[in-house]
Amino acid sequence: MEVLMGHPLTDDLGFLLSRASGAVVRATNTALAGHGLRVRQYSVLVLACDAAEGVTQRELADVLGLDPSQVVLLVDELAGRELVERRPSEADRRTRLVLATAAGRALREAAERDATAAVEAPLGLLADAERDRLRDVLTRIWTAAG
Amino acid sequence: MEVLMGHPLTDDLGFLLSRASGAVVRATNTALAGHGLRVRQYSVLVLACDAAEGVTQRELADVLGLDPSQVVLLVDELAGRELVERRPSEADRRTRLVLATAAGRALREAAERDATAAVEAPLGLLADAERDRLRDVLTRIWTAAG
DNA sequence: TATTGTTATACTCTATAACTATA
DNA sequence: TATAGTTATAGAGTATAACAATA
Repeated sequence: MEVLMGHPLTDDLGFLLSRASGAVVRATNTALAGHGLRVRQYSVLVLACDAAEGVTQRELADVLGLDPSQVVLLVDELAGRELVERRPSEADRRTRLVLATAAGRALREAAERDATAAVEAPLGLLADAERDRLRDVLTRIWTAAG
Repeated sequence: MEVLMGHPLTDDLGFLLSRASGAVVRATNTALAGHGLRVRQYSVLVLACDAAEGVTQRELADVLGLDPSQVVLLVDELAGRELVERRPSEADRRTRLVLATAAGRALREAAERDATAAVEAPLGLLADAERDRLRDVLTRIWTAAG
């Protein structure tokens, strides 16, 4: 492996980003597996839980950076397990609000604890200030790409 | 979308990491498409080009964070287009060294220019010092996850 | 005309297991 | 026994296009 140290590729931010992201997602998925969730389903569940009035699927797609057609499937899956439900919006009959059920909220709490703990393996040695900076930089990358 | 601003999920480093990574990979893939490459094939090509003595597939798997079985397919693809070739190692007859051909080197140069330019959209507003810090942090995340 | 949600489809990526040939 | 490479397969993620209902 000696020949590959300090290589241009291993200095490439895109490469480093996807490799680090993959590692963290893998760790999170492992932690969520016991709850029958994966990161994408979990993300939808969390957003539904925290939106008192419900979230539209369009909003979910925008925040998560997914195509609306993918959101349909994720919500289908969660709804099938009765972790969320779709409720027609009164203001706009095209939209359907996604809301968490009591079971969904309970599962989210348990899953969140495990997910948070698991991510400490790859992220544990980052100081609070570094986390804040990383958060800021990643958000700016996302915004600039939008 | 108002209800989702400053939300716990959008502060989660794992979530931010995968969203930012996705954006950069998407931009890179778009830039590489004209060369008939995607990031993974491109990464293998770059590493093969820069290893004068060739790289083993095991080394590629370790650096890229991929399973060896995935590397086989990536190298097959590049070899099929005669961008790299497999040469048996004299030291260890189990290993096969991957080396870039002249065509592979030429394609890498052209592809690298486009990929670098494309990534400036999402990463352009990061100052040099920020890039260095980000590089460092992402490398540490990968190392800690290893 | 534009937007929300939906269905369908094809392709890429990821994860595993099992096998071979060499060490 | 362990390692490098290979084959095969299934599941998850991504990317598009087209459509109905509603705005």
